[in-house]
Amino acid sequence: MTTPTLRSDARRNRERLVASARELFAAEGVDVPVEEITRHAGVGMGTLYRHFPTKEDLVDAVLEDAFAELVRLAEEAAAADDAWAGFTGFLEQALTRHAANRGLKDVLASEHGRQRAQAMRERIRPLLRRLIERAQEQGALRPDFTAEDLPLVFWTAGRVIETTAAFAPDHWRRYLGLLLDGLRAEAASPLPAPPLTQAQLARAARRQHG
Amino acid sequence: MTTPTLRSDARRNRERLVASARELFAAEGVDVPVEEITRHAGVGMGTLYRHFPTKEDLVDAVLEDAFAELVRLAEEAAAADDAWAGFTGFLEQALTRHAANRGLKDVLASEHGRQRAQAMRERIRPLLRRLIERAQEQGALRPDFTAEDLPLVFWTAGRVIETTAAFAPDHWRRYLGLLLDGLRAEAASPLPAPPLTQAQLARAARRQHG
DNA sequence: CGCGAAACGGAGTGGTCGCTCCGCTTTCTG
DNA sequence: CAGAAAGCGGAGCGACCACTCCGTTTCGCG
Repeated sequence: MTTPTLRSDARRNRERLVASARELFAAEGVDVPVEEITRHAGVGMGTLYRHFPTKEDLVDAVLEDAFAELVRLAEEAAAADDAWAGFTGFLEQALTRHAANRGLKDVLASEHGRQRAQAMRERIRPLLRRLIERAQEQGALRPDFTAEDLPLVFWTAGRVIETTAAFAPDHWRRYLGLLLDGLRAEAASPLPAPPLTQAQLARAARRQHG
Repeated sequence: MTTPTLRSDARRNRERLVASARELFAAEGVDVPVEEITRHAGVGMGTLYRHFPTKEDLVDAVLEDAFAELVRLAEEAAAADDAWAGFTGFLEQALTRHAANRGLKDVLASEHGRQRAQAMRERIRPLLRRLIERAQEQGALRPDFTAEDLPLVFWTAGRVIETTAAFAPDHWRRYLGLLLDGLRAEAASPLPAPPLTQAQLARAARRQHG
């Protein structure tokens, strides 16, 4: 983390790039062409690529705050006395962010991220694992649900958001409602297949998109 | 439906194209480059485009049988005495086809299809609508579920299939199990958002992918 | 068999994208 | 205030895609 004292114009341009990218990624997703980002920032392509070796590095940098907020949400959820409320509240809050930020959804749904995205996942994982266990001990969450099933919720809700957010911005809440009714302990009937292993999850990560 | 008596080589090449496309679409999805299809069929690009004005027309022609099979499945489901069994059985059977045929999943999830895909949808729709009503009258399916919620099931299950089919070909069944447990009448708690209108569904159709 | 029409094939077009290269400009130091 | 170093910009590259165009080949009728 050396900060090699950027020249003033360099620092200004870097900030403009991050600001433009943040805006465009949130509104249109991470697939906006880099050329559009540089045009919006009023700089050239060369400037972008001197600051960020690849587009993915830019994505990772831009979404740093959003990742931090998700970590904070997970910490709050983990602290809830009512573990079911913490669990459902986390899903609602996290998905609200997904719906408001297409770029965040793209990165989380596809696990495309770089270091920062991975770091966030690793901070969140144990918090949610504990939360799931507690919700099961409290008799609220079905006992056959595992932490490895959680990505399923985000992948599928992400699809609903992609499909409906443009004209029914809250529709994913209906989907989440249906799904959560299936996650309650009282609703559980035997499942026909085991959860994914962690190795399989890692493969799934690589499989999304590119 | 005029059949203008194709020359023998033309007919043979057309069949080869359809056979190659069927194989490649099923295995790799509709995004296989057309050049790969023509190479596999042993013909030139020109030959493909004389028979099918666009790639989408080829897709539509290739999947005709798969569409017909889905219609048949819906008819069988609609005839079931136990409407819940018919409903869940249809979902299982239809998703089994999705999992076995990436191209079918691509077209159905994204409503990309041409005439034949649309025709299939219009034949299936009233059958499933009746089935849903009957399952609700029999007290099995939650009463706030509507026919307009069904695409949600296919969109989301499609995502699970995309993500996991390569290494856990049955994992979508676990997802479907969780979701179905939320669709039973006993599991229902109030939903926070109304179903999509048909106009919104039409917009969602256009929104997927391209 | 011969000839016109039908069909063929594949290089080429135009579009998109992430990314690079290098001649030019700006900043900052002594 | 001058010169070196740091930074800049954007045309161009290469990869990929669906699709077209036209000189060549094949078919099948008379």
